[in-house]
Formats: sequence, structure tokens, C-alpha cells
Amino acid sequence: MARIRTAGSSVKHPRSKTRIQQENEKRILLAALEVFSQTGFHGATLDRIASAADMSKPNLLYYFKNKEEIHIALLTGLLDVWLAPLREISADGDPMLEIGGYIRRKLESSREFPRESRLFANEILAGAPHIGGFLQTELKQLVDEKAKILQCWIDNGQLTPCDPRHLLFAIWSTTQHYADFSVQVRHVLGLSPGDKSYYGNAAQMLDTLFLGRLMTASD
Amino acid sequence: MARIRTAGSSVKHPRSKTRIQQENEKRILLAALEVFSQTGFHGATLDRIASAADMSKPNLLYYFKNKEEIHIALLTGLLDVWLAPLREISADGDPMLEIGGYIRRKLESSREFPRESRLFANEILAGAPHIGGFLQTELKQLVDEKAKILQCWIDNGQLTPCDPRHLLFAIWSTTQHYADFSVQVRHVLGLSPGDKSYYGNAAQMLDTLFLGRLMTASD
DNA sequence: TAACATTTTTACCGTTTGGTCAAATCTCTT
DNA sequence: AAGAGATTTGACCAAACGGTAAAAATGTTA
Repeated sequence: MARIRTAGSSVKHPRSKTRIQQENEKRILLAALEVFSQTGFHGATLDRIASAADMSKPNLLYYFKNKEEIHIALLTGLLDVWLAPLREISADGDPMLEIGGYIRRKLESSREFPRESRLFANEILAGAPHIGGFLQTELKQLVDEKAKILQCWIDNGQLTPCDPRHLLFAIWSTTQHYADFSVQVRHVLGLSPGDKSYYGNAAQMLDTLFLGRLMTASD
Repeated sequence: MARIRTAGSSVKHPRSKTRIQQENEKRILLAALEVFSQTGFHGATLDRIASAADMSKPNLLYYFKNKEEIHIALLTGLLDVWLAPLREISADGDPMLEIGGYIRRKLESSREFPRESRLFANEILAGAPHIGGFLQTELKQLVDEKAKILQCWIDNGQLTPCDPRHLLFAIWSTTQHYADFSVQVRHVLGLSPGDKSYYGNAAQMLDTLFLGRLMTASD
């Protein structure tokens, strides 16, 4: 009688994960990221994920009990990465450097993790069925906190008056656009698949856009 | 022997469309827009579309020969709407008014047609399998044309130097964000579903962002 | 109203998909 | 080397799905 404990979650013995278990879970998540980000949740099939992970479907389901659990595992793993660049904004720093740095970090994140960005975008487009709670609590809280900092800068005359939250929206959308809509960007620019040379011009554009008139004091 | 001619596309007699035909095709496309924009292509089922159109599935397939044809019909109907605001930009006008108007039109389009915007976003996210050609030809051509106008304004000192194409990307992403990521926007702002009150602040934000330092001459 | 074309419905089909089960194999420890 | 537990596999299943065929119903027109 096999399967006394399901991989990694025995109720009686929450033993640490096996080497094989760790390796395979990573392989699965990597494969799932590839497939989910290409076709979305509904377009992805367990067969494709399994084959991308070089693994049989039942074997895959030995590590994750269903398709949704894989999806959730990917998303929750993503949230910290998504928040990280925003967390770094410091009230003590210079507004220009702080906002410029945030933009650079977000843009870099788009270039380095386009699949993660598309996975996130798909989830939001679908109405955020899995991470709605996260958006309402953790994200909202962090945004509220950082919006206060931005508001301080505005009150100090270091930043052009505007709704801080919408300023963040603008940064999110413009930076993520290069990952989520990369196909459109490439086609319009006449570039071939895989060519990411446009990121240079993107950074320049966003600097002029956000650090131009929005910054009032220094310079 | 029924079905001598498939609805609307007889080879021998390309007769004009029946009243019933016109009505039903509209009903189907409206229902499909709702379903596709909510769940994406793969997540949408013919049964759901049919039931949303208050129609049996075989009846639906009498008007569109398969699921993909419905999707394509929706997308192609969308492209002109998508291009329209950009087409209006005139070389003769004042840069500030032209760009400001374009932003307002795009934002208004997001508010009025969020489902269409999400349908488009889904298509791009999936790699633009159906409208790749459009992006490479019609869209690229129009962008090239309008980019020239923007470049003129830059050369005339009326617009801050920047890559015109990336300026357009920034406008697209920021305006469409309010339709495509509305769930996130609402959750972060603490608004309830259906509340679109944030569009006011959005317009203000985008004006300060794009019409601030980017505009150099007048003012 | 009769004849014809159009529209709708009912019943169905083959495939794909998410997921299960039990047996077989492998791995690690003693 | 042996046994216990962990992993893998092959065979399978029910439901959902995209789509079809043919007859029934409805609309249109002469």
C-alpha cells in the first residue's frame, strides 16, 4: 500500500523534503511557468506541463494534487518578487533617485522575468481569482505606505502634485508593458523574436517621462 | 435537404443577410465578447457563449463554423476601433492638444470598451496568433507615420526629445491599464466592483505625466 | 396556401482533459 | 542484503468540450 504520505505534506510526520522531491518540484514549477505564461491557465494542459518537465502526468500529480495547485504555487512564489522593487523605496532617499531606481528595478524585472510578468498579467486579466486577497491586503497596504512617502515629497515641493497611487499605476503599466506586450512592441519596431534591444530606449523614455517635469526641485 | 447554403456565405448566391441572420450574429458576438474577455480564448466554451446568447450550441454553429471564427470576427472588428484614436493625430495641430486629445480618446476608449480592451490584451499576451499580421503591417505603418509627426515636433523644439514610438507605447500602456488591470486598480484603491470613479484621477495623472515636461515650447 | 428556403432543435460522436488507482520500481537506511 | 518508504508508471475513467447530421419547425414569397 503505497502513498501513505502525500509528497511533502504528511499530517503525522511533516518530514523535510527529499532531494528528489525538491528537484522535481522545481522542474515542475519551471515547466508550468513556461506553459502557463504562454497559454494562460485554461490553455495549459497537465500533459504539456508534464512533458515540458520531462515527466509523466501521474508523476506530476504525485507532487501537486491538481492543476490549480501548481498555478497557485507559481503565483504565490511570484508575489514577493513583484513587491520587492516597491519595498525598496525609502522615505529618506532623494525622490529623483528613489523613483528612478524603482523604475529601473521594475524594468529590469520585466526584462529578466517576462514569463512571470505574463503569468501575473493573465491572472489579473482573468479577474484575479487566486490573488484577489493579496491585492486587497498586502499590496494595498504597501501601496498605502509608499503613497504616503510620495505625498510627503509632493508636500515638500520635491515632486509635482499628482495622485501618488496613480503615479505607481503609471510606473507599473509602462514597465510591465515591455514584458506583457513584447510581441506588439517587437512587431511595431520591426524586430525579430527574442530581440530585446528596445529595452535601452525604453529606459530612456521612462526617465524623460517620469523624471522630467514630475521632478520639480533639484536639477 | 437543408443547409444548401451556409449562413451568409453561399458561393453561388452571395445573397444579402437576412434580418434574423443579422440579429443573431450580433447577439452571438456580444455574448462571445463577454465570455472571451472574461476567460480568454481557451477558457471560453461554446456552451457558455451559446447560453449567454440565449441560443443552442448547434444553432450558434450555424452562424459561425467554429469557435476560432467567432474569436477572429471579434478581433478584426476591434482593430479599427483600436486604431481610430491614433489616426486622428494631425501634424497640423498643436502638439499639446494633439497628444492630450489622443490620451483622452484612449482613456475614454478604455472606460467605454473595457471588454474589448481585455480581449485585445489577451490576444497579445498569447503571442498575437491571430493579429500578428495586423501588428506588422497596418499598425506598424500607422505608427511609423505618426512617429514621423512626433519627430517633427521634437525637431521643432515643441516636444522633449525622446523615441516617438516608445512615447506611444507609454500612452498605450498607461491608458489600457485602467481597463485591463481594473481589478488591481480597484483593489488597491479600495473600491467596489463596477466603481469607475478612478478615471477622473487617471486623466489628471496622465496629463501631468505626459503634458508636463514633455511639452517644452508653449505654456 | 403551397412551395421553398431558412432557422432551430434533438440526438449524437470522437477527442481531449483533469484526475485516479494499484502495481511496479527505485532509494535509502539499517 | 533486506526491508520500509519514496517514486514512477501504465492502464484507466468520467466529464467536458468542440463539432456534426438530420429532421423538425419556422419564416418567406409567389
